[in-house]
Amino acid sequence: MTEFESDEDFRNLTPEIQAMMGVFALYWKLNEQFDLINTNPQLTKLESRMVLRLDQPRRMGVMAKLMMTVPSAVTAAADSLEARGFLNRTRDPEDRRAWLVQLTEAGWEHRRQMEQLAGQIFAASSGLTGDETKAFSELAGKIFDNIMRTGAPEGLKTCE
Amino acid sequence: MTEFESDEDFRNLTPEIQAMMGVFALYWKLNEQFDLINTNPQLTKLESRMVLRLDQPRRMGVMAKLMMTVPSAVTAAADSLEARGFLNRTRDPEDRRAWLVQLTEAGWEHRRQMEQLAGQIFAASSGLTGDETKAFSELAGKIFDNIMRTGAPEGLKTCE
DNA sequence: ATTGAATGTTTCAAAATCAGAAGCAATTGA
DNA sequence: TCAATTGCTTCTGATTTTGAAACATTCAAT
Repeated sequence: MTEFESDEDFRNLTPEIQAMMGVFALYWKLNEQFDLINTNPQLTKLESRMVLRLDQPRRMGVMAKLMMTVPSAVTAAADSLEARGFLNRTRDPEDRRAWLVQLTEAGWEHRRQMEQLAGQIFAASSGLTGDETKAFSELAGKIFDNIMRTGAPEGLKTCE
Repeated sequence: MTEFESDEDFRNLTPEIQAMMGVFALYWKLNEQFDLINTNPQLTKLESRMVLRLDQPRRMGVMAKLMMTVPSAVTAAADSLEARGFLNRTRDPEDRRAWLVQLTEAGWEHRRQMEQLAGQIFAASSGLTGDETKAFSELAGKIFDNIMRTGAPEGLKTCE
C-alpha cells in the first residue's frame, strides 16, 4: 500500500463518478505515455491521435468530428504531420472542396509502431487482465458509437 | 444511421485502440457536459473535478495527485473556489506546512447537485444500460487504482 | 537549541492549447 | 450566372497548463 489510500477512498463515490474518475485518469495517463514514446518525432497529443485515426484516408471534416475538435485544430495538426512527411493531402475527387488526407509510407510506419505500443501502453496504464481489457474495450466501443451518434451539445435535454 | 459510418469504421482498430478512442471521446463529452451545467457558477473543468473530489477534506498535494495535475494548478483552482465561498483552507494540524481543504456548506450544496447530475450526464453521454454502467465503473475503478498505484511516468519500462 | 536538508504550498511568467470569426474556393440549385 | 452553402484555412485572442523560484514549516543530526 502506497501513500495513496486507494480503497476506502473510492467508496464514497457513486458508480458514475467512479467511472468518470477512471476515465479522466486513464485519459491523462494515456496522453502522458504517448508523449513519452513520441519524443523522437515530437508530436502533440492531437497529432498522435490523428495518426491513429488514419487507418484509412479521411476528409478533414470527418477527422474533426472523430477527434471531437474544431476544424482549425485539425488543419494545424495536418500541417505539422505533412511537414514531417507523415501524410499528404489530395483533393477529394467526389467533392473538390474537401481535402482527403492519408498517411504516407513513413506515416504508416510510425502508425504501426504506435499501434503496437498502444497495446502495451494500455495494459500498463490500466492494469487490466486480458478478459477485462476485452470487456472494457467493448463497452468503450459502445460509448464511442453513442457519442458519435448523439453528437455535440445535445443529449442532456432530458435533465432539465 | 447518421453521416458517421460508425460500425465498419471501428473494426480495423485493435481492442486497445478502440478502448482508447472510447476513453478519449467520453472524456471530451463529459467535460463538455460539465461545462454546460456549470454556467451558473462558472467553474472551470478542473474546479468542477475538484468539487467532486472533495467528498472529504484533503491536502492540496493529495488533490494534485488525485487529479493528476501539478500543485500550482490546484492552488489556482482552490483560490477560485475559495473566492466563491465553496471551500476553505485550514492548516493541517498534523503537519502545519500543509493546507487542508474542505467544502463549505455552499460547496456541499453544489457538490450534491453535481453528483446528482453526474449520473444523468454519464448515462446520456455513454448510452450504456444500468448493468453496463455498473460493469464499466468497476473496470474504471480498477484502472483508477492502478494508475494511482503505478504513478506518473513509470510503467512503460517493459516496452523498451 | 541550531543548522541544513527536505517537504508542502504558492507565486509568477512563459508556453502550449483551444476556440471563433472572417476569408477563400468549390459546389449546389435556381 | 448568381446567391447560398459547404469544406477548409488563417489569424488572433483567450484560456489552460506548466515549471522554476520562493516561502514557510518540519525533520534529523548535531
